[in-house]
Amino acid sequence: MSDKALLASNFWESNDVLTIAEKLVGCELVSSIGDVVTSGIIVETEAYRGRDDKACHAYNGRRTERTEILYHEPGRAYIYLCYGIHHLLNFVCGKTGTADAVLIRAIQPLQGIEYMAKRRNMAHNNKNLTNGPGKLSDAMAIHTKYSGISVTEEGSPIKVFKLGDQDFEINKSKRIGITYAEECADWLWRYTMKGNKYVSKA
DNA sequence: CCTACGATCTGCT
DNA sequence: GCAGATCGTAGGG
Repeated sequence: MSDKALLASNFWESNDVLTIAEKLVGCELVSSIGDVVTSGIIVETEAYRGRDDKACHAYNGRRTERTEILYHEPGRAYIYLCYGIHHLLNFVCGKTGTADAVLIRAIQPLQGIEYMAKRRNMAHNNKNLTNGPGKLSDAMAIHTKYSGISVTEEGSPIKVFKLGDQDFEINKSKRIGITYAEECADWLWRYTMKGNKYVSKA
């Protein structure tokens, strides 16, 4: 009865990063940390491209200890600390070495909502539970210590599943918080599920 | 070694 | 609407 299918390596490497970012909207993100399983429908993503995107941490071949993960094979989690507080979740995409990634910016809670509410110290029906990249990581206990793991295996603490056909439209807009990226800041590389209340504002 | 800053969120006004 | 939080990373001296 379930059309749920784990996204494997062939998904993460099969398309350009823009297509992958768009396809991820509507998929289910699952975190299994300790004995706690939480999940949600991805409703907002952003694409980052190593080759020519000034907003990407690996722009122009930039290579550091932190961004090394981006140069590894597709299907790995790239999780980094932002503003000293927030753990931001990305997935490495494309052929190994292209250093492309998709940022997961928001989810609609599905499984383990009570756990997410507890971690966030909020009511379970609060729409602010997971409507932002830092918020969803907090709710799902996603931490930089998981950066570099492969998410293509059943045993992974972080996984993404393709669900059966759903009925929704996708909006494309400018990415958030990257005004420093000059002309790249105008690219419409943010993908949101139209009308979903868990999409982050702005 | 030292300093500046960020793919954000919260709380207070 | 806006300032403060908070710390690892990156880049320069």
